[in-house]
Amino acid sequence: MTLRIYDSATRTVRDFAPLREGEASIYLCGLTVQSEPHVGHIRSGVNFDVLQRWLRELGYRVTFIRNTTDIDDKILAKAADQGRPWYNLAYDMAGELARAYDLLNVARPTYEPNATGHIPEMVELIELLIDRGHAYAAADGSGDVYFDVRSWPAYGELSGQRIDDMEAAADADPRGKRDPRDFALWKGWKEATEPRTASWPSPWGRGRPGWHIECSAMAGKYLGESFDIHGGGLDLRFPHHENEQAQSRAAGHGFATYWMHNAWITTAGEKMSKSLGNSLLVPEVLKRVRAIELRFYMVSAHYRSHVEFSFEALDEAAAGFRRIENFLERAAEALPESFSVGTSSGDGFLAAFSAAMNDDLSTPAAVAAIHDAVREGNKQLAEGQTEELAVTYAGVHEMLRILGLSPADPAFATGGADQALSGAVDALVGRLLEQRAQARAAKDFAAADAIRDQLNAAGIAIEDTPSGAKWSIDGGGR
RNA sequence: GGUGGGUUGGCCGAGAGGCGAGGCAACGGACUGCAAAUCCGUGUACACGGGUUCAAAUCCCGUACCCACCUCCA
Repeated sequence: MTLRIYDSATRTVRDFAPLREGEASIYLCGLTVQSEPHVGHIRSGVNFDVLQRWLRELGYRVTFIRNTTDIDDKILAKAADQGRPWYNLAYDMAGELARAYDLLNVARPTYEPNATGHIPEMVELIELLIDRGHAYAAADGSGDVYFDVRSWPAYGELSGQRIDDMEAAADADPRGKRDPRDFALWKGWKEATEPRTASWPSPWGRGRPGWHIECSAMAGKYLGESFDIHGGGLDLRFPHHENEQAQSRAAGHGFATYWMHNAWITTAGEKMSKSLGNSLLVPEVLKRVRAIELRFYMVSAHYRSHVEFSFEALDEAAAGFRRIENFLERAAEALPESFSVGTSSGDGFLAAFSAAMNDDLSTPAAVAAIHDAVREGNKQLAEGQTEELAVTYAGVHEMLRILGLSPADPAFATGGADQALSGAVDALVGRLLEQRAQARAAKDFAAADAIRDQLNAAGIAIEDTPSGAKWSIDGGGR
């Protein structure tokens, strides 16, 4: 069975056929590091992390490049407002982003290039475009260089638009443009308003790169003139990706074979956006649920579906995930110690899981396969079918691992402080449970239930199992 | 004006011509001293109006509402 992915350039589902046998190259547009990342930003990271993991699982050698845009108008404006250097703001926000990715178990890409680290590559590409007659230096002496949209007949092919149908941007400054749709490859330094540190030497004078050129230059550098998959958020389709493709192809490159775009997480029906003030920052959300639960929530929806964010839905997802975790814990206790994970070949659930993943990363169906396996495993657990349980347990483990949702993953490990705390609580709760056990043995159920109620009130759930009472922090109360 | 997407049961969320994905919640049953956890069972949902078809949530036409993009937002 081959992987099929939805290619948003052709708007069809296509078999994935890499340019180089056994290899897969991916370029993902990362973020402009101008402020703290919200859950929408992270969704993109998680979605493409799942893609990357699945490709590796299929045996591809994956080269995954995710860039960081660390210079642009907004960064300059915000840094100026905050009275600090733009590079300090970008650096700080890049750090916040990296932390958020780490918390959500988004694997590090092969490389994460910064725009400002690739000025020479961009200048080179711009010169090539000028040579080939697809770009020009503005005649107004601004030092700007523009891409000549009219010189590239295929312009608009990615987003399915025709130049003449496009709404002329009302607020666009025509500056030295030949056509209002021409976009900046290079922006001349505005000495009066912009810091010198945000400018670099070029054949057209000091300046800084336009937004789109960085991706063309960096994708070319790290993945070659042609590569397999280019990804990003839906809003990047136009203009960003359209322009990237126009530039790269006008320069004679093949560029991306497949385009993948993830949909939004919305709040109150609207796109999450910093300017709307409806952003949910990752640390805020993580006060409510654990990182692994947030990742599960994101993976439970298909990457091309809009997700209407709500804490209610998030809590539900977390409850669903706890059921899976609960199974893993109980199964691990029931299985012999000699048992080791990795004997799950032939498991029917894995086949369903794989089929789902191959179908344009249909993670909702993949998650359903996990739930099915958990139900089966719980049954095996109840009936003491240890051998079957071992296979199911390994299968569930495997599926979670592939989705980056393994509770055993170091990214989700609780810190030393948590463990110490948990040890302390265990000692205290253990004494109460002992008293309860004595009361139950003496058939003093009123006293036993009083202890349980007391613990429940403190947010600790009690479960009686054949091997004695167990306690856990009751997440439902959060 | 142009382009694309959406509207599914109490809630979340898949599916894309024919056996009711899955989860959460609820209710009933088993288990339990009672619970919890777990298992079993219970739902006849696809915005609206037409049409095609033996068969439509799925295809076609129309309507309504929502969302996104149209030059620097994942």
